[in-house]
Amino acid sequence: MDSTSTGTAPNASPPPGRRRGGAAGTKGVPRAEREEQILAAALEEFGRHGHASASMAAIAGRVGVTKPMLYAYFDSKDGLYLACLEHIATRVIAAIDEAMAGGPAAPAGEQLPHAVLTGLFTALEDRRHAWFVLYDRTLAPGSELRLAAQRHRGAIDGLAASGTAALLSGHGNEDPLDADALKHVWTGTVSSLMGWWIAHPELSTEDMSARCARLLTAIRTA
Amino acid sequence: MDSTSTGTAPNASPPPGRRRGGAAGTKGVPRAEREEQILAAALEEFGRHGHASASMAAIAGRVGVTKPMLYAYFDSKDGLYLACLEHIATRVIAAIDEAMAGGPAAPAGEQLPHAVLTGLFTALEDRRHAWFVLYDRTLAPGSELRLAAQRHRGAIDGLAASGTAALLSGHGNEDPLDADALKHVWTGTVSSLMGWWIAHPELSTEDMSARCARLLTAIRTA
DNA sequence: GCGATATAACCTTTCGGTAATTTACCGCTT
DNA sequence: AAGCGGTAAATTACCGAAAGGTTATATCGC
Repeated sequence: MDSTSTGTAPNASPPPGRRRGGAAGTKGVPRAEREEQILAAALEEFGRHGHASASMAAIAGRVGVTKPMLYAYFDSKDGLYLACLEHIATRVIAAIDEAMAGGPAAPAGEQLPHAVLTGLFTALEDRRHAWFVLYDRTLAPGSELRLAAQRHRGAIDGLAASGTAALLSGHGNEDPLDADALKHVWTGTVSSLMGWWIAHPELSTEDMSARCARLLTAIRTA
Repeated sequence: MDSTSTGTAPNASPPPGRRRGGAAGTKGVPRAEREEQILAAALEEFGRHGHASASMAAIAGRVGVTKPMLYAYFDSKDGLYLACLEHIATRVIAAIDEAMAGGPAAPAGEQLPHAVLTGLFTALEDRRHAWFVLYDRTLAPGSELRLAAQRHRGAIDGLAASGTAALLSGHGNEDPLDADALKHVWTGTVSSLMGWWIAHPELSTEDMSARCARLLTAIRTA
């Protein structure tokens, strides 16, 4: 056995039993299903270790498959990373959109941050590491990857822009750089909380939501 | 020429002129001076790209020497990284200590965060990337490096502990986990601001300090 | 010449990526 | 019902480049 191709499935489900709903002339796991599995494993590995430190063999091993499968479904390591970016960005933006539109009543300006946080915690509960795929500082400076990550972060920042600008202009501050910096601090705060949650896996989404409510009020009325 | 040993100095100072204050029987640059140069270059490279993506050859090339020099002064890549951790942690802790002890008058609780930020901006003005050596998320989970980084971050957190705990208990909140999370958010905020400053190299330390003052008041009286 | 500084050239491992081959399921024909 | 070929899914075994690390050698000031 090649040492770069990790051994038999440590994680895969179908060792003896066989398929149910595949297309004509097929064995193994159907394409769409495998694609999801690979994407989930890649999000975990890339989020945990960063692009450079994550290895294709490790991702394959997590799925219970060998490397060539990854290249059959996604063209390259960078291609897989791009797919991860798209996936997590879509998920994050959907969560924020939903939180801002607010189910029954749209949250007012003051409690909007808490609604967004709760939405993100809910959406990423089982994928906490994936958040950091968007915020990997180790991507090569000129690379397509970094540009793509920047683009997606920009889309997310756009949703935060109205909130931060409103907060500042409420204090007579119209400096666009101030608003930009505050956006950056806000997404950084989300990163901090996600990182802290990873270090405390036993805490539920509800616990995190309540905790953030306490922290936000404490900070605001300092 | 070996492609892994980068060519002649793209950055080093002494092409023609020779030394002045070296020890007995020496050519080139004296040991202590080279050590500083290497450390500075390593802080920059590690901070920019992370541990995994930074290469020893690139660090050597930045100094204007070849790889074996790095191994002569520091034993290994990890050894060099550990030295970087010590260096930047010492610098950061000194800056925070000084800001908290406050020159003429110790800053009150409310403006302490701003004093700390200003101290950090001043201390890291010419080494902005170095901050991220302490906060590299891509370090291997079980490694000595990650433990060392955690240890140093813990020392820094210790300085923030009194402030965050005081803020929360002022609101009747004595939950130790809340205090821990708030510490994490605080250091994350510093990271965010340092990252934003890197993206805006033209801004002075004073500008950043004033900007943060504005942001802090805006946040607090939301 | 002696010792400190420095380098060229090399070794080894890891990892992204690929070509050739195999396995197993399906439907169609006999 | 038995067999047969087609096709999707998957694996084994390999290549080449990049990077960490080492050895043996050269240079320069005292």
